[in-house]
Amino acid sequence: MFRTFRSEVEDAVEAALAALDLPTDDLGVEEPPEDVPATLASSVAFRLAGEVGAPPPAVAEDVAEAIDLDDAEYIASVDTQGPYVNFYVADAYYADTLSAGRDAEYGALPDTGQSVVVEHTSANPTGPVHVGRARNPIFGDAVARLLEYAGNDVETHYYVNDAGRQVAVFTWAYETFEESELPEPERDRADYDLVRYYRKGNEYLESADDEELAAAEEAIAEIMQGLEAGDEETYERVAVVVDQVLGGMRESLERLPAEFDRFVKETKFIRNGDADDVVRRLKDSEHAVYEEDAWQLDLSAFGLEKNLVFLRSDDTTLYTTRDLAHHEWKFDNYDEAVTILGEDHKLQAEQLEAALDILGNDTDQLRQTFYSWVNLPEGGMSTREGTGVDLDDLLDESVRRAREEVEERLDSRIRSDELTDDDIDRIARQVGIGAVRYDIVSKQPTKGITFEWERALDFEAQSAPYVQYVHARCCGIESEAADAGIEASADVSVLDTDAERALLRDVARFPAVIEQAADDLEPHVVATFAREFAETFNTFYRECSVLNADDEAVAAARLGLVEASRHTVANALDVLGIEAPDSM
RNA sequence: GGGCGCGUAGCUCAGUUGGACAGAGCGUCGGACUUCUAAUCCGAUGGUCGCGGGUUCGAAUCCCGUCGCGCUCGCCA
Repeated sequence: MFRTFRSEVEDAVEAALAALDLPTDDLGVEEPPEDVPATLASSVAFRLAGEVGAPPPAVAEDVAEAIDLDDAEYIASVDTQGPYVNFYVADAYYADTLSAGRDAEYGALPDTGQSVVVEHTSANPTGPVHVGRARNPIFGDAVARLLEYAGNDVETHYYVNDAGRQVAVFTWAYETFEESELPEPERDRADYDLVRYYRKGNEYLESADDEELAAAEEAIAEIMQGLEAGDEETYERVAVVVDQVLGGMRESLERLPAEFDRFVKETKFIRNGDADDVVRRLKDSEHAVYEEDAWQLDLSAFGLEKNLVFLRSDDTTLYTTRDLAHHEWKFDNYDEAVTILGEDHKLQAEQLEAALDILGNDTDQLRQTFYSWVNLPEGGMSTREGTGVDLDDLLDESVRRAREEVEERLDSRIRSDELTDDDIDRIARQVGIGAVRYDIVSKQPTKGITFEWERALDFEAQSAPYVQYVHARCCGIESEAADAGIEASADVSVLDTDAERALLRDVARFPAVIEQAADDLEPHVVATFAREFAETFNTFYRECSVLNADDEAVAAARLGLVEASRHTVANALDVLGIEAPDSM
């Protein structure tokens, strides 16, 4: 409703300005502060004061006078407050909000007909997912869900880096070292098992003498050349390692849950010749230079100082070369390609975009968005060095602490329903994992995060459980109301308290929040909305009882509002990938 | 050193297409459970929006400079 109201306001202001022969390039439509009763306002009078030759409040008066509300369905009235023109919503706005909110899909926008591939995580298959990387699947999964809610046909991809040097090192190490030389694995799972070889191999390369090092490097180079040459046996050797480790990593990611429609292997673009094709076409481009025995792109025309090497002197391709072929494949198969990357990939991403342009692609199809690393107070996390907190450990600890909370609260629980052991398991999991996700997804991705246990697992603060609790409360009310034989209505005329109106206004905003968050690829906007919505609901909850309402009509309408609230909060959580518990 | 990002209350963060007194949570202090679940609510406390200039009727938001932190500048990914 808010979106319709906003466009009505924009149309009305534009028409009024046109009628007054004033410029309409900036309508100044904005949301007023909370203590102003209007839903939208225009500050256009400030800018026109000079042109009109009158003080802003007088201009605001003129604009307000000129506004024609005959065609507006949702604008009830217009007035001015100093230099501002304020717009108030009509009853139809509330009525239509309440009806729309009763749809379980509320918040989802109409189909755009656009197909979008969201690539996220794509962590190198070298070992268990650690918390430093975990921002990617949590942020990326939320972006994918958000774009789906915004009406797109979304597919999620994990691009598997199975052709780089690190995989060659890993394969060599796996085939070279004996299990007896390794420490016990931290968990009984393939990624924890195999990462020991990877770490051992890297240690060896750092400490070996010249002769040993040369032999090892030769073995590693042979694997890389084998991949480049399309040698089947080499692919199989590498796949033994990659598929096992990736299988383990997927189990961690599925706990979040972050699931993928496709795992696309980098080697695919070597094997099918696309990477070679990219090399050929780049060599022909006017930006290609051959320096120091390697083929490079001079990207100074794109404002990038560093050359991009796309073919090594030994004729093997580099990650970015293969990624170019990968992106052309995405462009061919999807309308838009969104990629979630760590900030350390920013330069490479700019080079990729420039090179895609050189290859003749429409780079408007590409949107790359970045997040800052999650660090520990003592520094960064590294799979190779084995430093950091594993995602599995974080989730286990969070669920454990959530369970303690649930059990502590059992005694003081007023509600008459008995929680079974299964309920306790479910709540601990929903709350524990939800808290971790919310902690990460609620912050602007560009801001750095220092991981601290206490803060990540604080269930009281602005957190998932606070929002989840609202959903549980809605479910509780609806279940009691059903027992009492109350049937929900959409009769908004009996909902006239401040708390009820405020809640309706927040319900009305939800689709606009989805739209804005999707446009900007910023799921944290939805997280902020969810928290504010929960606040508004809790005030309503305290002041407006459904079961003890003064009369049946009020009870029925409030029940309708509770239902709309439940859909709003459930879908806001769904965008964030957080479960909505029926009871807590 | 060059490029990019970040710097808002004691702490963790919203707010940045320039607009109505800069907002939350945590913390601290004080209130509210015979009332649909108190993982809740209400009140109080708390800010030179890193710092200095500039543009503007108006700047946390834009521009310049400066300081601090992060990332980056490989024939790695």
